[in-house]
Amino acid sequence: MKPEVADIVRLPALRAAPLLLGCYLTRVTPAGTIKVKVVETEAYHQDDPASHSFRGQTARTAPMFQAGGRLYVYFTYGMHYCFNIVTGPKGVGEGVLIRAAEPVYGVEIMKTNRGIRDINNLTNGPGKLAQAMGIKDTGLSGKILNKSSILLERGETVNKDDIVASPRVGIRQAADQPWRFYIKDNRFVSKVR
DNA sequence: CCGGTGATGCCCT
DNA sequence: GGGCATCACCGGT
Repeated sequence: MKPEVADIVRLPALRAAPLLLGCYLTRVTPAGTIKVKVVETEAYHQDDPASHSFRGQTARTAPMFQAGGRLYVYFTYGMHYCFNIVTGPKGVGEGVLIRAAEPVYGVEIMKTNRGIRDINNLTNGPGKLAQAMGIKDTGLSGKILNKSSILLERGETVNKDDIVASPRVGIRQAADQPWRFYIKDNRFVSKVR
């Protein structure tokens, strides 16, 4: 059995990232409740040149420097939102990008949010997942999990043999570090190019 | 199936 | 002004 969520988010991102696999994320929206199981994560830390927190705290990245248990939401490529679960102690800029998840409840709402019908393409990437969960601005950035419209639960314990570590996706700096984690053979893991 | 590419706006230099 | 923790579409195979 893995640790409770409250203990996972206190850990450094690199340790928290594999433990967040199998956790449930729930979002309550006006249209209904959405629930997903995390299947792919990436760790980011202030000592890592690929991390938004690498060049110190700014207005945008301030949530990453808070104590674990908050959200960090950012906007990228002019059209996509992605979100992290902030981990570690206050004063250290780190967090875990949630890259993909498996739909559990609210599939119809997610399909509407994404504007598509194909369940295999709903939540298998960080921008797609944010869109499916109805995140269309950075308003949730800095909010405390379980005290906002997003809840994090411990969920399932994933067998160690079913966790794969690999290089992170879509970065230039430190691209060789195996700080991406995913559940082996899960069909909702993102496609790597 | 596969690789190439355009979209589009904010952040930080 | 450069670059980006991405995605969808297009054409060739």
